[in-house]
Amino acid sequence: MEKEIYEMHASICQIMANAKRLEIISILGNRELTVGDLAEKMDIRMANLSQHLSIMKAKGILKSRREGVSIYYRITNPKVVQACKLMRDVMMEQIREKGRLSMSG
Amino acid sequence: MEKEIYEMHASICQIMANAKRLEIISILGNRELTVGDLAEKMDIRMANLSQHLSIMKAKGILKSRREGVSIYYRITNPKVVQACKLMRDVMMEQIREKGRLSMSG
DNA sequence: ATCATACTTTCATTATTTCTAAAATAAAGA
DNA sequence: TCTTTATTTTAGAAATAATGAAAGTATGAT
Repeated sequence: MEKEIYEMHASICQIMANAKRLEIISILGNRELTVGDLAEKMDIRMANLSQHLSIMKAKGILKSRREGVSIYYRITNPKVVQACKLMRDVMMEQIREKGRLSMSG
Repeated sequence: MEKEIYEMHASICQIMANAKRLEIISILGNRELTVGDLAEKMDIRMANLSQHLSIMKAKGILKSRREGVSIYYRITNPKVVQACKLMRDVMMEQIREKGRLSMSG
């Protein structure tokens, strides 16, 4: 029961455990972009990008819609962006803290 | 540059991509517990728990202090707990949404 | 010094993730 | 229908992560 919840929780958090996926989240923000737009901004092979997008969509983090020949992706729930920002803050605070330690000896 | 930041960001978010580590974060909350306390609450082998704790400590998510024969762990930055909660909300909203869809057809 | 307790480390194994290249699909236009 | 453009899927190799068992370390008590 409890354990299953943690497994599901981990499964969705896994989205955040990859640099490219974090970049996708950061680039998308609250706008819609096509796969091609993303590929161009990211310097990544389209097949690989498409795989990440499909994982994120499968986990409900992204939604997509087709418009003619291209497919637009957007973030489903803004809380995901918030969570990423929080973890980014944690990282930044660590960097600042480390800098302070190595300076003062 | 940019890419390196995303790599570091992913590296710290990776903490959240595992059910046992999420459970550790959730059990710890804002209190201190010994490894034994955690092991007991979690039903996990101590070696395995210790491995997770050491990863989390290495990434700056946890701090530890020894008191006699036992070692107390606590969460370094409460923002980590917030981030986990946000992602948990996302998951819960998904579950509710899915339930709604399968009910109404 | 020896022992028990609490925890960590190492090593081997298995499982999971990530990536590339190539083939496949889908829509739109000539 | 044939082609082009945009994107996805598949298959397999390489890299990473998770786990258990056993051995190791640190502290406190006898």
